[in-house]
Amino acid sequence: MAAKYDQIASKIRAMIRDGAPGYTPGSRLEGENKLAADYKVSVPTFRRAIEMLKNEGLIDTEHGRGTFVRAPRRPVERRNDRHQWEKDRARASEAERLKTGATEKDTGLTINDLVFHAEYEEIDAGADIAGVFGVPVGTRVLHRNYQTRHHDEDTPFNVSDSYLLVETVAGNPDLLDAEQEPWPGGTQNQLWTVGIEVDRVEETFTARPPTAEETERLGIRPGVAVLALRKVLIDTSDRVVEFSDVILPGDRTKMIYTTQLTRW
Amino acid sequence: MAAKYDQIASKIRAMIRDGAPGYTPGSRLEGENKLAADYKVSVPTFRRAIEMLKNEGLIDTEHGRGTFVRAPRRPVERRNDRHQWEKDRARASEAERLKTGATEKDTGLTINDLVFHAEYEEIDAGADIAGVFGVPVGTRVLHRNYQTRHHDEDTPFNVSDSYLLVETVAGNPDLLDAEQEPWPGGTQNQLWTVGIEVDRVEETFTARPPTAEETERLGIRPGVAVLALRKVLIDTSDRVVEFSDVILPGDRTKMIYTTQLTRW
DNA sequence: GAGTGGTCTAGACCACTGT
DNA sequence: CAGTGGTCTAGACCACTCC
Repeated sequence: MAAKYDQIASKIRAMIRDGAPGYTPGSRLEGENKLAADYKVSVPTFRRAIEMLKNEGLIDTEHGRGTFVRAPRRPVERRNDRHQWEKDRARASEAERLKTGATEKDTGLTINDLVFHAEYEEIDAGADIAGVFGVPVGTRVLHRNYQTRHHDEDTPFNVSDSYLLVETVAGNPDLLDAEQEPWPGGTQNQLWTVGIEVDRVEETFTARPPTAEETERLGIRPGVAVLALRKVLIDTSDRVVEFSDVILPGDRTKMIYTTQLTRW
Repeated sequence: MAAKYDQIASKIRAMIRDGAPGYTPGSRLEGENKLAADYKVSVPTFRRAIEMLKNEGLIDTEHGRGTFVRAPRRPVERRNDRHQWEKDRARASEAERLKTGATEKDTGLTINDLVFHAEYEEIDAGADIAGVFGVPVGTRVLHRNYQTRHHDEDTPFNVSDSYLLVETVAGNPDLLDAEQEPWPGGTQNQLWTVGIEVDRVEETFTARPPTAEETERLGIRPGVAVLALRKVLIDTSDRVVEFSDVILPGDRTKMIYTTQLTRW
Protein backbone atom coordinates (compact mmCIF):
# COMPACT_ATOMS: atom_id res chain seq x y z
CA MET A 1 0.00 0.00 0.00
CA ALA A 2 1.60 3.18 -1.19
CA ALA A 3 1.59 6.21 1.08
CA LYS A 4 -1.15 8.78 0.63
CA TYR A 5 1.25 11.54 -0.38
CA ASP A 6 2.66 9.21 -2.99
CA GLN A 7 -0.76 8.40 -4.43
CA ILE A 8 -1.69 12.08 -4.59
CA ALA A 9 1.59 12.93 -6.28
CA SER A 10 0.96 10.20 -8.85
CA LYS A 11 -2.52 11.52 -9.60
CA ILE A 12 -1.33 15.08 -10.07
CA ARG A 13 1.63 13.89 -12.12
CA ALA A 14 -0.73 12.02 -14.43
CA MET A 15 -3.01 15.04 -14.78
CA ILE A 16 -0.09 17.24 -15.76
CA ARG A 17 1.15 14.63 -18.22
CA ASP A 18 -2.29 14.37 -19.81
CA GLY A 19 -2.82 18.12 -19.79
CA ALA A 20 -6.04 17.90 -17.77
CA PRO A 21 -8.04 21.13 -17.44
CA GLY A 22 -6.33 23.37 -14.90
CA TYR A 23 -3.14 21.35 -15.16
CA THR A 24 -1.68 22.78 -18.33
CA PRO A 25 1.69 24.58 -18.33
CA GLY A 26 1.50 27.87 -16.47
CA SER A 27 -1.87 27.30 -14.85
CA ARG A 28 -2.31 27.78 -11.15
CA LEU A 29 -3.50 24.95 -8.93
CA GLU A 30 -6.22 25.51 -6.38
CA GLY A 31 -5.09 26.39 -2.88
CA GLU A 32 -3.62 23.70 -0.70
CA ASN A 33 -6.46 23.91 1.82
CA LYS A 34 -9.01 23.23 -0.87
CA LEU A 35 -7.05 20.43 -2.49
CA ALA A 36 -6.10 18.76 0.79
CA ALA A 37 -9.82 18.66 1.63
CA ASP A 38 -10.64 17.28 -1.82
CA TYR A 39 -8.16 14.46 -1.36
CA LYS A 40 -9.34 13.98 2.23
CA VAL A 41 -5.89 14.39 3.75
CA SER A 42 -4.36 16.90 6.10
CA VAL A 43 -2.57 19.90 4.71
CA PRO A 44 0.93 18.70 5.68
CA THR A 45 0.31 15.41 3.92
CA PHE A 46 -0.84 17.17 0.81
CA ARG A 47 2.16 19.45 0.96
CA ARG A 48 4.38 16.42 0.97
CA ALA A 49 2.96 15.35 -2.40
CA ILE A 50 3.60 18.85 -3.71
CA GLU A 51 7.16 18.61 -2.41
CA MET A 52 7.79 15.52 -4.53
CA LEU A 53 6.52 17.18 -7.67
CA LYS A 54 8.63 20.25 -7.04
CA ASN A 55 11.71 18.10 -6.84
CA GLU A 56 10.79 16.48 -10.12
CA GLY A 57 10.60 19.90 -11.69
CA LEU A 58 6.94 19.48 -12.65
CA ILE A 59 5.56 22.33 -10.58
CA ASP A 60 6.77 25.49 -8.94
CA THR A 61 5.49 27.25 -5.86
CA GLU A 62 5.62 30.99 -5.32
CA HIS A 63 5.11 32.21 -1.82
CA GLY A 64 1.95 34.27 -1.55
CA ARG A 65 0.93 33.65 -5.17
CA GLY A 66 0.23 30.00 -5.62
CA THR A 67 1.34 26.70 -7.08
CA PHE A 68 1.91 26.55 -10.81
CA VAL A 69 2.37 23.86 -13.41
CA ARG A 70 5.77 24.40 -14.84
CA ALA A 71 6.21 25.03 -18.53
CA PRO A 72 8.57 22.50 -20.03
CA ARG A 73 11.74 24.48 -20.44
CA ARG A 74 13.36 24.97 -23.79
CA PRO A 75 15.86 22.18 -24.08
CA VAL A 76 19.41 23.08 -24.93
CA GLU A 77 21.54 20.69 -26.91
CA ARG A 78 25.25 20.52 -26.46
CA ARG A 79 27.12 18.61 -29.14
CA ASN A 80 30.82 17.91 -29.25
CA ASP A 81 30.98 18.55 -32.98
CA ARG A 82 30.70 22.23 -31.98
CA HIS A 83 34.41 22.18 -31.24
CA GLN A 84 35.40 21.27 -34.79
CA TRP A 85 32.84 23.72 -36.14
CA GLU A 86 34.35 26.46 -33.97
CA LYS A 87 37.85 25.56 -35.10
CA ASP A 88 36.83 25.72 -38.74
CA ARG A 89 35.53 29.24 -38.21
CA ALA A 90 38.43 30.45 -36.09
CA ARG A 91 40.43 31.69 -39.07
CA ALA A 92 37.49 33.03 -41.03
CA SER A 93 36.97 36.73 -41.74
CA GLU A 94 35.21 38.79 -39.11
CA ALA A 95 32.22 39.18 -41.42
CA GLU A 96 31.98 35.42 -41.70
CA ARG A 97 32.34 34.94 -37.96
CA LEU A 98 29.68 37.52 -37.22
CA LYS A 99 27.08 35.64 -39.22
CA THR A 100 26.34 33.18 -36.46
CA GLY A 101 27.79 32.55 -33.06
CA ALA A 102 28.25 29.24 -31.33
CA THR A 103 25.38 29.82 -28.95
CA GLU A 104 22.98 30.62 -31.76
CA LYS A 105 24.06 27.42 -33.49
CA ASP A 106 23.48 25.38 -30.34
CA THR A 107 20.09 26.77 -29.56
CA GLY A 108 18.75 27.57 -33.01
CA LEU A 109 17.90 31.08 -31.86
CA THR A 110 18.98 34.39 -33.28
CA ILE A 111 21.17 36.95 -31.55
CA ASN A 112 18.07 38.99 -30.74
CA ASP A 113 16.64 36.24 -28.57
CA LEU A 114 19.74 36.16 -26.42
CA VAL A 115 21.01 38.29 -23.60
CA PHE A 116 24.70 37.99 -23.07
CA HIS A 117 26.80 39.07 -20.10
CA ALA A 118 30.55 38.88 -19.51
CA GLU A 119 32.87 39.94 -16.69
CA TYR A 120 36.66 39.83 -16.73
CA GLU A 121 39.01 39.79 -13.79
CA GLU A 122 42.70 39.06 -13.28
CA ILE A 123 43.47 36.77 -10.36
CA ASP A 124 46.25 34.68 -8.84
CA ALA A 125 45.86 30.98 -9.55
CA GLY A 126 44.78 28.84 -6.61
CA ALA A 127 45.69 25.18 -6.28
CA ASP A 128 42.83 23.95 -8.46
CA ILE A 129 43.44 26.32 -11.36
CA ALA A 130 47.22 26.01 -11.18
CA GLY A 131 46.88 22.23 -11.20
CA VAL A 132 44.93 22.19 -14.45
CA PHE A 133 47.43 24.45 -16.22
CA GLY A 134 50.43 22.82 -14.62
CA VAL A 135 51.82 26.14 -13.39
CA PRO A 136 52.89 27.37 -9.92
CA VAL A 137 50.23 28.61 -7.52
CA GLY A 138 50.03 32.38 -7.77
CA THR A 139 50.50 32.59 -11.53
CA ARG A 140 48.42 35.40 -13.04
CA VAL A 141 45.24 34.15 -14.61
CA LEU A 142 42.44 35.85 -16.51
CA HIS A 143 39.08 34.77 -15.11
CA ARG A 144 36.07 35.39 -17.34
CA ASN A 145 32.50 34.88 -16.23
CA TYR A 146 29.78 34.44 -18.86
CA GLN A 147 26.03 34.28 -18.59
CA THR A 148 23.60 33.71 -21.41
CA ARG A 149 19.85 33.73 -21.18
CA HIS A 150 16.86 33.93 -23.42
CA HIS A 151 15.34 37.35 -23.80
CA ASP A 152 11.98 36.16 -22.50
CA GLU A 153 13.19 34.05 -19.58
CA ASP A 154 14.60 35.49 -16.41
CA THR A 155 17.24 32.92 -15.59
CA PRO A 156 20.31 32.06 -17.65
CA PHE A 157 20.53 28.63 -19.26
CA ASN A 158 24.27 28.83 -19.28
CA VAL A 159 26.69 30.08 -16.67
CA SER A 160 30.37 29.53 -17.21
CA ASP A 161 33.72 30.51 -15.77
CA SER A 162 36.64 30.51 -18.13
CA TYR A 163 40.33 30.65 -17.22
CA LEU A 164 43.33 31.64 -19.35
CA LEU A 165 46.94 32.31 -18.42
CA VAL A 166 47.56 36.06 -18.67
CA GLU A 167 50.93 35.25 -20.19
CA THR A 168 49.22 33.35 -23.00
CA VAL A 169 46.96 36.17 -24.09
CA ALA A 170 49.20 39.14 -23.29
CA GLY A 171 50.14 39.42 -26.98
CA ASN A 172 46.68 40.79 -27.80
CA PRO A 173 45.42 43.46 -25.38
CA ASP A 174 41.89 43.13 -26.72
CA LEU A 175 41.71 39.73 -25.08
CA LEU A 176 41.98 41.35 -21.66
CA ASP A 177 39.05 43.67 -22.29
CA ALA A 178 35.52 42.55 -21.44
CA GLU A 179 34.16 45.33 -23.64
CA GLN A 180 35.11 43.29 -26.70
CA GLU A 181 32.47 40.67 -25.78
CA PRO A 182 30.62 39.00 -27.29
CA TRP A 183 33.65 38.10 -29.33
CA PRO A 184 32.70 36.77 -32.75
CA GLY A 185 34.30 33.39 -33.28
CA GLY A 186 34.69 32.49 -29.65
CA THR A 187 37.68 31.29 -27.69
CA GLN A 188 39.32 29.42 -30.54
CA ASN A 189 39.42 32.59 -32.61
CA GLN A 190 40.78 34.52 -29.64
CA LEU A 191 43.54 31.97 -29.21
CA TRP A 192 44.32 32.07 -32.91
CA THR A 193 45.04 35.81 -32.64
CA VAL A 194 47.93 34.92 -30.33
CA GLY A 195 49.16 32.07 -32.50
CA ILE A 196 47.59 29.11 -30.74
CA GLU A 197 45.97 26.15 -32.49
CA VAL A 198 43.71 23.90 -30.43
CA ASP A 199 44.42 20.22 -30.96
CA ARG A 200 41.74 18.59 -28.82
CA VAL A 201 39.07 19.30 -26.26
CA GLU A 202 38.73 17.27 -23.09
CA GLU A 203 35.44 17.46 -21.26
CA THR A 204 34.83 15.88 -17.86
CA PHE A 205 31.57 16.07 -16.00
CA THR A 206 29.30 14.61 -13.37
CA ALA A 207 25.68 15.04 -12.37
CA ARG A 208 25.13 16.27 -8.83
CA PRO A 209 22.65 18.24 -6.74
CA PRO A 210 23.06 21.97 -7.19
CA THR A 211 24.66 24.13 -4.54
CA ALA A 212 22.53 26.84 -2.98
CA GLU A 213 24.25 29.44 -5.13
CA GLU A 214 23.55 27.50 -8.31
CA THR A 215 19.84 27.11 -7.62
CA GLU A 216 19.70 30.88 -7.43
CA ARG A 217 21.77 31.61 -10.51
CA LEU A 218 20.14 29.07 -12.78
CA GLY A 219 16.62 29.32 -11.43
CA ILE A 220 16.27 25.62 -10.71
CA ARG A 221 14.77 23.81 -7.73
CA PRO A 222 17.07 22.21 -5.21
CA GLY A 223 16.61 18.54 -5.98
CA VAL A 224 16.88 18.95 -9.73
CA ALA A 225 20.36 17.90 -10.77
CA VAL A 226 22.94 19.95 -12.58
CA LEU A 227 25.62 18.79 -14.97
CA ALA A 228 28.94 20.19 -13.85
CA LEU A 229 31.27 20.24 -16.84
CA ARG A 230 34.91 21.19 -17.16
CA LYS A 231 36.11 21.80 -20.70
CA VAL A 232 39.86 21.89 -21.25
CA LEU A 233 41.42 23.15 -24.49
CA ILE A 234 44.79 21.60 -25.33
CA ASP A 235 46.98 23.03 -28.05
CA THR A 236 49.11 21.28 -30.64
CA SER A 237 52.10 21.17 -28.28
CA ASP A 238 50.03 19.47 -25.58
CA ARG A 239 49.74 22.50 -23.34
CA VAL A 240 46.51 23.37 -21.54
CA VAL A 241 45.66 26.78 -22.97
CA GLU A 242 42.19 27.41 -21.57
CA PHE A 243 39.60 25.71 -19.44
CA SER A 244 36.11 26.55 -18.39
CA ASP A 245 33.63 25.30 -15.82
CA VAL A 246 30.05 25.22 -16.97
CA ILE A 247 26.97 24.46 -14.94
CA LEU A 248 24.09 23.15 -17.01
CA PRO A 249 20.58 22.57 -15.70
CA GLY A 250 20.25 18.81 -15.98
CA ASP A 251 16.59 18.74 -16.84
CA ARG A 252 16.89 20.88 -19.94
CA THR A 253 20.25 19.93 -21.33
CA LYS A 254 20.75 17.21 -23.88
CA MET A 255 24.34 16.20 -24.48
CA ILE A 256 25.24 14.68 -27.84
CA TYR A 257 28.74 13.32 -28.27
CA THR A 258 30.01 11.60 -31.36
CA THR A 259 33.23 9.60 -31.23
CA GLN A 260 34.76 9.00 -34.64
CA LEU A 261 36.77 5.78 -34.89
CA THR A 262 39.68 5.12 -37.21
CA ARG A 263 39.01 2.73 -40.07
CA TRP A 264 40.34 -0.79 -40.30
CA MET B 1 17.31 34.21 8.94
CA ALA B 2 17.61 30.72 7.58
CA ALA B 3 15.06 28.13 8.63
CA LYS B 4 15.87 25.87 11.56
CA TYR B 5 15.88 22.72 9.46
CA ASP B 6 18.31 24.39 7.11
CA GLN B 7 20.66 25.39 9.92
CA ILE B 8 20.60 21.87 11.33
CA ALA B 9 21.27 20.35 7.92
CA SER B 10 24.23 22.70 7.49
CA LYS B 11 25.67 21.71 10.86
CA ILE B 12 25.39 18.01 10.16
CA ARG B 13 26.73 18.49 6.66
CA ALA B 14 29.78 20.24 8.08
CA MET B 15 30.32 17.48 10.65
CA ILE B 16 30.23 14.82 7.95
CA ARG B 17 32.59 16.83 5.78
CA ASP B 18 35.04 17.24 8.66
CA GLY B 19 34.68 13.64 9.76
CA ALA B 20 33.62 14.58 13.28
CA PRO B 21 33.42 11.70 15.80
CA GLY B 22 30.24 9.72 15.11
CA TYR B 23 29.94 11.26 11.68
CA THR B 24 32.42 9.16 9.77
CA PRO B 25 31.31 6.98 6.83
CA GLY B 26 29.16 4.08 7.94
CA SER B 27 28.56 5.30 11.48
CA ARG B 28 25.06 5.48 12.85
CA LEU B 29 23.61 8.76 14.07
CA GLU B 30 21.81 8.97 17.37
CA GLY B 31 18.04 8.52 17.28
CA GLU B 32 15.92 11.33 15.95
CA ASN B 33 14.21 11.88 19.29
CA LYS B 34 17.53 12.43 21.00
CA LEU B 35 18.93 14.67 18.29
CA ALA B 36 15.75 16.71 17.91
CA ALA B 37 15.91 17.41 21.64
CA ASP B 38 19.61 18.31 21.39
CA TYR B 39 18.86 20.83 18.68
CA LYS B 40 15.81 22.04 20.61
CA VAL B 41 13.41 21.47 17.72
CA SER B 42 10.45 19.18 17.22
CA VAL B 43 10.96 15.79 15.65
CA PRO B 44 9.27 16.71 12.32
CA THR B 45 11.52 19.72 11.98
CA PHE B 46 14.59 17.64 12.64
CA ARG B 47 13.38 15.06 10.15
CA ARG B 48 13.17 17.76 7.55
CA ALA B 49 16.89 18.45 7.95
CA ILE B 50 17.54 14.72 7.55
CA GLU B 51 15.41 14.74 4.42
CA MET B 52 17.68 17.35 2.84
CA LEU B 53 20.80 15.36 3.57
CA LYS B 54 19.26 12.19 2.17
CA ASN B 55 18.54 13.96 -1.09
CA GLU B 56 22.11 15.13 -1.24
CA GLY B 57 23.24 11.55 -0.89
CA LEU B 58 25.16 12.26 2.31
CA ILE B 59 23.18 9.96 4.59
CA ASP B 60 20.89 6.99 4.33
CA THR B 61 18.04 5.93 6.57
CA GLU B 62 17.04 2.33 7.16
CA HIS B 63 13.66 1.77 8.67
CA GLY B 64 13.95 0.18 12.09
CA ARG B 65 17.75 0.35 12.13
CA GLY B 66 18.80 3.95 12.10
CA THR B 67 20.36 6.78 10.16
CA PHE B 68 23.80 6.26 8.71
CA VAL B 69 26.51 8.40 7.22
CA ARG B 70 26.93 7.24 3.69
CA ALA B 71 30.29 5.91 2.53
CA PRO B 72 31.47 7.79 -0.53
CA ARG B 73 30.80 5.38 -3.33
CA ARG B 74 33.51 4.12 -5.62
CA PRO B 75 33.46 6.49 -8.57
CA VAL B 76 33.20 4.98 -12.02
CA GLU B 77 34.82 6.74 -14.94
CA ARG B 78 33.40 6.52 -18.39
CA ARG B 79 35.68 7.73 -21.18
CA ASN B 80 34.87 7.93 -24.83
CA ASP B 81 38.31 6.66 -25.82
CA ARG B 82 36.96 3.27 -24.70
CA HIS B 83 35.27 2.99 -28.07
CA GLN B 84 38.50 3.18 -30.05
CA TRP B 85 40.15 0.87 -27.55
CA GLU B 86 37.35 -1.63 -28.02
CA LYS B 87 37.60 -1.36 -31.78
CA ASP B 88 41.32 -1.99 -31.70
CA ARG B 89 40.74 -5.19 -29.77
CA ALA B 90 37.76 -6.38 -31.81
CA ARG B 91 39.91 -8.31 -34.25
CA ALA B 92 42.42 -9.59 -31.71
CA SER B 93 42.77 -13.26 -30.78
CA GLU B 94 40.48 -14.63 -28.11
CA ALA B 95 43.44 -15.03 -25.77
CA GLU B 96 44.24 -11.37 -26.22
CA ARG B 97 40.63 -10.33 -25.71
CA LEU B 98 40.33 -12.41 -22.57
CA LYS B 99 43.18 -10.58 -20.89
CA THR B 100 41.03 -7.62 -19.90
CA GLY B 101 37.49 -6.61 -20.53
CA ALA B 102 36.14 -3.15 -21.06
CA THR B 103 34.56 -3.00 -17.62
CA GLU B 104 37.81 -3.95 -15.93
CA LYS B 105 39.54 -1.24 -17.90
CA ASP B 106 36.98 1.36 -16.88
CA THR B 107 36.97 0.54 -13.22
CA GLY B 108 40.52 -0.63 -12.67
CA LEU B 109 39.21 -3.78 -11.02
CA THR B 110 39.86 -7.40 -11.88
CA ILE B 111 37.30 -9.88 -13.11
CA ASN B 112 37.13 -11.39 -9.63
CA ASP B 113 35.78 -8.17 -8.17
CA LEU B 114 32.90 -8.14 -10.60
CA VAL B 115 29.60 -9.92 -10.77
CA PHE B 116 28.13 -9.99 -14.20
CA HIS B 117 24.59 -10.80 -15.30
CA ALA B 118 23.03 -10.98 -18.77
CA GLU B 119 19.58 -11.83 -20.11
CA TYR B 120 18.60 -12.20 -23.77
CA GLU B 121 15.16 -11.94 -25.28
CA GLU B 122 13.77 -11.60 -28.80
CA ILE B 123 11.06 -8.97 -29.15
CA ASP B 124 9.12 -7.01 -31.76
CA ALA B 125 10.39 -3.47 -32.14
CA GLY B 126 8.13 -0.77 -30.75
CA ALA B 127 8.03 2.76 -32.11
CA ASP B 128 11.05 3.96 -30.12
CA ILE B 129 13.35 1.10 -31.06
CA ALA B 130 12.18 0.96 -34.67
CA GLY B 131 12.77 4.70 -34.96
CA VAL B 132 16.40 4.44 -33.92
CA PHE B 133 17.13 1.64 -36.37
CA GLY B 134 14.98 3.13 -39.10
CA VAL B 135 13.03 -0.10 -39.59
CA PRO B 136 9.28 -0.83 -39.51
CA VAL B 137 7.56 -1.32 -36.18
CA GLY B 138 7.37 -5.03 -35.46
CA THR B 139 10.82 -5.93 -36.82
CA ARG B 140 12.44 -8.67 -34.77
CA VAL B 141 14.98 -7.32 -32.32
CA LEU B 142 17.33 -8.95 -29.85
CA HIS B 143 17.05 -7.26 -26.46
CA ARG B 144 19.90 -7.87 -24.08
CA ASN B 145 19.89 -6.75 -20.45
CA TYR B 146 23.17 -6.43 -18.59
CA GLN B 147 23.96 -5.76 -14.97
CA THR B 148 27.37 -5.37 -13.44
CA ARG B 149 28.16 -4.89 -9.78
CA HIS B 150 31.09 -5.08 -7.45
CA HIS B 151 31.43 -8.28 -5.55
CA ASP B 152 31.25 -6.49 -2.22
CA GLU B 153 28.41 -4.11 -2.99
CA ASP B 154 24.84 -5.21 -3.31
CA THR B 155 23.64 -2.88 -6.03
CA PRO B 156 24.89 -2.74 -9.61
CA PHE B 157 26.80 0.33 -10.77
CA ASN B 158 25.78 -0.34 -14.32
CA VAL B 159 22.48 -1.43 -15.79
CA SER B 160 22.08 -1.43 -19.51
CA ASP B 161 19.65 -2.56 -22.20
CA SER B 162 21.12 -3.29 -25.59
CA TYR B 163 19.22 -3.74 -28.87
CA LEU B 164 20.32 -5.42 -32.10
CA LEU B 165 18.36 -6.36 -35.20
CA VAL B 166 17.96 -10.14 -35.27
CA GLU B 167 18.61 -10.01 -38.98
CA THR B 168 21.99 -8.38 -38.35
CA VAL B 169 23.29 -11.05 -36.01
CA ALA B 170 21.55 -14.11 -37.48
CA GLY B 171 24.76 -15.09 -39.25
CA ASN B 172 26.31 -16.14 -35.94
CA PRO B 173 24.01 -18.22 -33.67
CA ASP B 174 26.30 -17.69 -30.70
CA LEU B 175 25.20 -14.08 -30.67
CA LEU B 176 21.66 -15.13 -29.80
CA ASP B 177 22.75 -17.15 -26.79
CA ALA B 178 23.04 -15.48 -23.39
CA GLU B 179 25.16 -18.39 -22.16
CA GLN B 180 28.08 -17.02 -24.19
CA GLU B 181 28.26 -13.98 -21.88
CA PRO B 182 30.43 -12.38 -20.73
CA TRP B 183 31.65 -12.20 -24.30
CA PRO B 184 35.33 -11.33 -24.46
CA GLY B 185 35.83 -8.33 -26.68
CA GLY B 186 32.36 -6.88 -26.29
CA THR B 187 29.84 -5.75 -28.84
CA GLN B 188 32.35 -4.59 -31.42
CA ASN B 189 33.91 -8.05 -31.54
CA GLN B 190 30.46 -9.60 -31.77
CA LEU B 191 29.62 -7.37 -34.72
CA TRP B 192 32.94 -8.18 -36.36
CA THR B 193 32.00 -11.88 -36.39
CA VAL B 194 29.13 -10.98 -38.70
CA GLY B 195 31.22 -8.70 -40.87
CA ILE B 196 30.34 -5.32 -39.41
CA GLU B 197 32.82 -2.52 -38.79
CA VAL B 198 31.76 0.30 -36.48
CA ASP B 199 32.54 3.74 -37.87
CA ARG B 200 31.44 6.00 -35.05
CA VAL B 201 29.63 6.06 -31.74
CA GLU B 202 26.96 8.60 -30.94
CA GLU B 203 26.07 9.13 -27.32
CA THR B 204 23.20 11.30 -26.14
CA PHE B 205 22.31 11.84 -22.52
CA THR B 206 20.60 13.96 -19.94
CA ALA B 207 20.55 14.14 -16.16
CA ARG B 208 17.17 13.56 -14.57
CA PRO B 209 15.61 12.27 -11.36
CA PRO B 210 15.44 8.49 -11.29
CA THR B 211 12.21 6.61 -11.84
CA ALA B 212 10.92 4.45 -9.01
CA GLU B 213 12.19 1.36 -10.78
CA GLU B 214 15.66 2.81 -11.16
CA THR B 215 16.02 3.74 -7.52
CA GLU B 216 15.38 0.10 -6.75
CA ARG B 217 17.69 -1.36 -9.36
CA LEU B 218 20.61 0.97 -8.77
CA GLY B 219 20.23 1.36 -5.03
CA ILE B 220 20.11 5.12 -5.10
CA ARG B 221 17.90 7.58 -3.26
CA PRO B 222 15.09 9.26 -5.07
CA GLY B 223 16.40 12.79 -5.37
CA VAL B 224 19.88 11.75 -6.46
CA ALA B 225 20.12 12.21 -10.22
CA VAL B 226 20.88 9.61 -12.82
CA LEU B 227 22.58 10.03 -16.14
CA ALA B 228 20.43 8.43 -18.82
CA LEU B 229 22.64 7.64 -21.78
CA ARG B 230 21.83 6.20 -25.19
CA LYS B 231 24.82 4.88 -27.12
CA VAL B 232 24.31 4.25 -30.83
CA LEU B 233 26.82 2.29 -32.92
CA ILE B 234 26.90 3.27 -36.59
CA ASP B 235 28.71 1.15 -39.14
CA THR B 236 30.82 2.19 -42.09
CA SER B 237 27.80 2.33 -44.39
CA ASP B 238 25.98 4.69 -42.00
CA ARG B 239 23.54 2.12 -40.67
CA VAL B 240 22.60 1.95 -37.00
CA VAL B 241 23.75 -1.53 -36.01
CA GLU B 242 23.29 -1.49 -32.24
CA PHE B 243 22.17 0.83 -29.53
CA SER B 244 22.01 0.60 -25.79
CA ASP B 245 20.40 2.54 -22.98
CA VAL B 246 22.48 2.87 -19.87
CA ILE B 247 21.48 4.32 -16.53
CA LEU B 248 24.39 5.62 -14.51
CA PRO B 249 24.17 6.83 -10.93
CA GLY B 250 24.97 10.52 -11.28
CA ASP B 251 26.79 10.90 -8.02
CA ARG B 252 29.42 8.25 -8.74
CA THR B 253 29.95 8.56 -12.46
CA LYS B 254 32.62 10.75 -13.99
CA MET B 255 32.31 11.20 -17.73
CA ILE B 256 35.49 12.02 -19.67
CA TYR B 257 35.09 12.83 -23.36
CA THR B 258 37.91 13.87 -25.64
CA THR B 259 37.17 15.45 -29.00
CA GLN B 260 40.08 15.31 -31.42
CA LEU B 261 40.17 18.17 -33.91
CA THR B 262 41.67 18.07 -37.40
CA ARG B 263 44.87 20.05 -37.86
CA TRP B 264 45.15 23.28 -39.75
C1' DG C 1 -7.64 42.43 4.41
C1' DA C 2 -8.12 38.01 2.21
C1' DG C 3 -5.70 34.37 0.36
C1' DT C 4 -1.58 32.11 -0.53
C1' DG C 5 2.40 29.11 0.61
C1' DG C 6 6.40 28.40 4.46
C1' DT C 7 7.74 27.00 9.11
C1' DC C 8 7.06 24.67 13.27
C1' DT C 9 4.90 22.08 16.96
C1' DA C 10 3.11 17.99 19.84
C1' DG C 11 1.57 13.89 19.54
C1' DA C 12 -0.70 9.44 17.67
C1' DC C 13 -0.05 5.29 15.36
C1' DC C 14 2.37 2.08 12.37
C1' DA C 15 6.22 -0.91 10.33
C1' DC C 16 10.57 -2.58 10.65
C1' DT C 17 14.87 -4.31 13.12
C1' DG C 18 17.29 -6.15 16.66
C1' DT C 19 17.56 -9.19 20.90
C1' DC D 1 10.26 -6.67 23.73
C1' DA D 2 12.36 -1.82 23.12
C1' DG D 3 14.05 1.26 19.83
C1' DT D 4 14.17 2.88 15.37
C1' DG D 5 12.40 5.54 11.40
C1' DG D 6 7.81 6.37 8.37
C1' DT D 7 3.19 8.30 8.00
C1' DC D 8 -0.36 11.31 9.25
C1' DT D 9 -3.00 14.68 11.82
C1' DA D 10 -4.81 19.38 13.58
C1' DG D 11 -3.63 23.54 14.33
C1' DA D 12 -0.69 27.87 15.32
C1' DC D 13 1.81 31.51 13.47
C1' DC D 14 4.38 33.90 9.91
C1' DA D 15 5.71 36.09 5.26
C1' DC D 16 4.44 37.18 0.93
C1' DT D 17 1.25 38.91 -2.97
C1' DC D 18 -2.55 41.13 -4.74
C1' DC D 19 -6.42 44.11 -4.48
